[in-house]
Formats: sequence, C-alpha cells, structure tokens
Amino acid sequence: MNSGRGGGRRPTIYDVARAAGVAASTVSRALAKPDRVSARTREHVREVAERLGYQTNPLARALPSGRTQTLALFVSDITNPHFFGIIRGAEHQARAAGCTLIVGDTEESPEVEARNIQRLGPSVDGFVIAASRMVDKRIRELAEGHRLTLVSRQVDGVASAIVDHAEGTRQIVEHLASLGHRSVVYLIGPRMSWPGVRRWHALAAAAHRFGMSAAKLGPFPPSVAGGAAAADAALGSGASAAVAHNDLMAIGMLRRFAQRGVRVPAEVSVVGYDDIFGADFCSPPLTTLAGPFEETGRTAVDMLLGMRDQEPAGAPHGQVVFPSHLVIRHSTGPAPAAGAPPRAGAR
Amino acid sequence: MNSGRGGGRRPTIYDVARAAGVAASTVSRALAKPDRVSARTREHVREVAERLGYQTNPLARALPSGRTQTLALFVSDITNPHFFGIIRGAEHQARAAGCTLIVGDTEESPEVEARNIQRLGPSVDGFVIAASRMVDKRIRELAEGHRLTLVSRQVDGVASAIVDHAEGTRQIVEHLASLGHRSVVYLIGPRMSWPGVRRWHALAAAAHRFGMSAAKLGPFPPSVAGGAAAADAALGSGASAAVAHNDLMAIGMLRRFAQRGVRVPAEVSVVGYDDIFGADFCSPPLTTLAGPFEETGRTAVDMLLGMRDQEPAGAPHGQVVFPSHLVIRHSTGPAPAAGAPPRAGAR
DNA sequence: CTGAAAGCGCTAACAG
DNA sequence: CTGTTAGCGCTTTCAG
Repeated sequence: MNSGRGGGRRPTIYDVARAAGVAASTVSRALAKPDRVSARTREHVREVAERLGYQTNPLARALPSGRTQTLALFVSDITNPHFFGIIRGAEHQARAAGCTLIVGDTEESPEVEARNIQRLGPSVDGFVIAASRMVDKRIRELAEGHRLTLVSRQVDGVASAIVDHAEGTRQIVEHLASLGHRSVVYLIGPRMSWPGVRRWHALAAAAHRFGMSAAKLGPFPPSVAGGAAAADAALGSGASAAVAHNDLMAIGMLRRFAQRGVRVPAEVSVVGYDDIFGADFCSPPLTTLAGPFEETGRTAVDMLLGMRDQEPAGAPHGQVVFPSHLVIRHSTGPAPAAGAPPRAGAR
Repeated sequence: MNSGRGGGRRPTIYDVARAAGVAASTVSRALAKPDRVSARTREHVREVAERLGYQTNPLARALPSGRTQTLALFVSDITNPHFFGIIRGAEHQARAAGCTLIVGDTEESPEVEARNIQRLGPSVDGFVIAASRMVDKRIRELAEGHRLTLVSRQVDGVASAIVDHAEGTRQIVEHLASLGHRSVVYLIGPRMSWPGVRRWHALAAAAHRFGMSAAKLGPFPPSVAGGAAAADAALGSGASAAVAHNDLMAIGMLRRFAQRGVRVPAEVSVVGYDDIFGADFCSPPLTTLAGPFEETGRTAVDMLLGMRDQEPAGAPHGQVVFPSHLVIRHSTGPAPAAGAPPRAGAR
C-alpha cells in the first residue's frame, strides 16, 4: 500500500532538487543547459536524477517554452503506399533530431487539413503537409501563423520539397511516342490534386509537341478500385496508351484489363506515377515515374527544423525539387498496328 | 506593427474572460463542462470565445489534468504494409474519440520500444504496441506504469487484440496436405517475433497430425529482400511446400523462384501470412492467411480508451482474438509427383 | 554560479 | 452558479 506522497508518482525536478540539496532551477539548468552550471553540481545533479529515475516531462517543459519537440505530418490517405516513403523519410529525420512525429490522415479533405492544423497548432513545433488539398491562398494564410512545409506541392512563399513531374511526364510521353503511340489518355485523380493538374498540363503540352492526341478522363478515385472504372473509360476512348494519376490506379487498371481479356501492352500501354510497393511485381510489371520520395519527406522536416527559431511568417523558404526518372517495365510496348483487329475486350 | 500585448498571441481564457466580463474559471467551465454554468453565461462566453477566435491549448489543458487526448501506436516497421490495416483502424478509432494518434516505428527493437514508452509516457494517455518484440516480463512491467494494449501479441494480464494464427496455421497445413504435400518448411522471421514462434509450433503440430514432415529455416529478414535467401534455402531443403513468416517474405520468394526458373506452384507451393496489399496481384497470386487487422487496431484503441479512468495497473484487460481465414490463390497447388524430374532451378 | 520567485494556460477545489 | 486561489512541472528572469 503506497501511502501518501511517495506514491507511484514520477519524480519531478523538485524531488531531484531536494535529494541533491540544490534548488529546482539548478536542476533544470544542470539538465538543460550544462554550461551554465559548475561541473561539480552538474555531475552531482545528474547522478541524483539518474538514481531517482528522473525523466523530464515533455508537457511541462513545453508549456513555458512553447517548444514541444514534436512535428506533425499530414498525408491525404495514410493507406496509400505512395506515402510510405515520405512518412519514413520524415519519421527518420524527425527522430534523428530528437523529435516525435505525429502522422495524421486528412482523408483527402482540405477542411480536415485546416482543422487539424488549428487543433494541433500549440502542441507541435511545425507541420509538414503532403499532397495538400487546400488552395494556395489557404496554405499561405496558415503558413503565416504556423511553421509549415509542403511535400508534393508548391506554393509561392512557402517551403516545399517535391519530385519533378513536368520533365518526368515529358519523358513518359516521349517514351510512348517512341513506341509509336499516337494517342494517349490521362486518367485523372482527385480534383484538388495539385500534382494531378500539373501532370495533365505537362502531358498535354508534351503530347502536342510529339504530335500525339491527348485527352483526359475522370476524375476517378486514386485507388485500385478506382482503376477499374478508369480502365473501362480508357478502353472506350480508343487511345492506345493510358497514363494513370498514380500507381494504385494503374494497378487497378491492369487488373481490370486482365479481367476483360485486354492484353497489356499488346493492346493498350499503361503507365503510372510513384513506383510504389507492388509496381514491380504486378502483371505486367508497371512502367512508372519514380522519384526519391523518402528524400522529399526528409527534406521537408529538415526545412521545418531550420525554421524553429524564426517567426513562422518570416522564415526562409526553399523550394526544392528532386528529379524523377522513368522506370520502364512491361506495361508499355509498341502501339498496336493501325489496322489491327478490334480489341478482345470489345467483343 | 503590433506593439505590446495585443501581438500575434493566441487568445487565452483570460482574454476571453476579460472580454466577457467573467472569471477565467467560468470560461473554462463554460467550454469544458457546459452543465455547470448557467445557460446565459454559457452562451455569452461561447460567443465571445468564438469572436476572439479562442481555441483551447491542449498542452496547457493536459498539464494539470494529465489527460492529453493523445494515444501512441508503435509498430515494428512502419513501411511494412501489414501494419496499414492496424494503423488505419487505430487512427480511425482514435479520431472518432477525439484523440490524436502518434505512430512510431520501433525498428524491430525491444529497446527502442521501451525507451519510447518511457519518453512519451507523460505526453500520451496510453500506448498500443503492435507486434512487440519485448519479452513478456518487460511488457508486464511497463503495463503497470502505463495504460497499454497489445496488437498481434498476447501477454497474461495485459489487454490484447490478435488475429488467430494457431487455427489458421492448421488450415494452411490441412490445405497443403490435401494437395498431397508430404513435407513443409517454415521460413522464420525475426527471432523475437511472437506470432512467429506460435506459428511454427502450430505448424509443426499440424504437420505431425497430417503425417507430414516439417522443418524450419532461418531467421530471414521479414521483407521482400529477405525472401530471396529464404527461397534459396527452401529449395535446398527439398520440401515441396514453403510457408513464409509473412507475405513480404513470401512475395520475395515468389520473385526469387521466378528468377531461378522454379515454377510455382508446379514445383513448390508457397504460403504467406497477412494478405497484404499486393498479395492478390503478385504472380502467381499468393495463398495467404488473412485476418481482420483493421479490427484489431480498432479494438486495441477501444480497450485503451476504456482504461482511461482506471489506474494503469488495475485496468481490466480483455484478450480478444479474431478469426483468420485462408485465402487460397495460385501459389499453392498439387505436390509434384514423387519421381518428378529435378527442378529447373537445380540445373 | 546558484537561489527565489514569477509565470506558461488551464483545471480544480473551495468558498461565497 | 460563479469567483478566488492554488497548483500541474518546468523555464526563466532577477538578484545575490
């Protein structure tokens, strides 16, 4: 029976102070600013703290200082393998800096994003938002009051890390053109997806340059399930090549094509984005635009960490972009001959 | 230029109190315990708070009360798709309860687990630990000082949610036996994996019952890369069926077999665990033991939430186990005929 | 270099 | 029902 004050309570600096025969403020200093205390007391305090099993309470430390040593990362869908790399990179870098990372799912909703930022504001030192669905203006506003960096999204005046998609998309089109394709459809994902609209513009421009026709279809959910509808739509369009908003959708398309007896790439070529887990072992293995997403997450928290001492609004903001590269696997191939028989799936 | 106290500061209850002409404690009550305040003041205070854009500071609220409205989930490897379901379920349930979820990666290390729990202790209301690598004793100790629940792990006296593997493993063996297999190897994962050792025991027992020989090989890293070595080892063992520690490893084996020209399932059958993303579209699609992992995560946070008012040590602890089911796809098939020619891969 | 004292923003008795 | 008064555990002036 643990009577009274000795209880199961965690020891506080006061307990340590009493045991060490010094003032609480000295304990605080000995632990947090070693050079503002004499070597002797420092060691003494540390020993006592150790012996008592003292550990500083992050909450209590955070209240007066405002520094929580915690960072938040929001992704639009935590179950999308695309975000793994980003999460992992961010997690890793945060930990290296002695910070805890909170990972939140914003469910593709700009409102949820904004609300979470407001809610968590005082509890974290900063935010990294991946694939934000918010409009530029809103992001800029929030960046005034909070330290925040972006991944897979660029907004003027806000720090960001992205992997290039413009040049990458051009490469995709070039690849397709070199295989003799004359038409391509882009299967669009969520309307608010920033990379999505950028990619479509890049694709349309590149297609024009290579003398190909380009059309967009959708939106479709950016998921394997969404890929089924996308596949049907692509087939209906008559294009010989389909570029999906992401690999999830592309994999869904592959499955749907297989189901309908449409041969890939003999009858249609398909390409995705992100090179997610599974892109290399689906059938056929997917041609996709890969990029250093882990780097992207790492960089975003680095930049965030660099802002810790500035006021949110005045913080320096870099816009780093990493190069992407096309991974050519087996879902793309020569365009079907002009007078080829109708598709098996159209029977 | 924002001079003095009016600055960019977030308004506090004191600001609201002054503006509303009441005491700070009344503001606190009006916002947190509406029924302990007259309807009039309640409404008045709320309006003023709204107007000032007041939002309660979770940190400040947490210090005196000890309740942070934050839960932590630790997984052994955040990039393993197996944990998606668990993370998602936990995230979802936490959010439904108005809590924030911290997801941490413990890198397969019991030390990291313990350290994180100590470190985060005061900042969260409880922990759910998935696939803990700690020994029973350590877990029990930690459960005395912290509210915690387990996923994919059972320890006497500690609440847990798992999906059954014993009966599931029996089903795997039965399936294999019915296909005429007489020998099976189990490719083991991390040594400290609790489901791992349980599965091996179940497998050995079931094999015995069905008159099959069983052997275990490993450990191998529980990853696609680890699957390559596992595949080679399995081949060397001469067994006609291989059961991998998880789907990641099984998929890696499939790839390695394909590389070596070993036909699956004609020459070897392979089975995995978890039915992760990708298990249905690798080639051949993987036969695997599936389970309601999302439920498992959900349940673990539910139990945790239920413990919030009790002392950690005395909290009630259920041990819920969800049934698993075997998903038979194309990586398992009839055992090769006895006098079959040597494997292609053995050339 | 060290101690005393005043908060950080909120909650929780305890009186009125 | 509402105001006053203490803290939660730590950091941070400000003196000494």
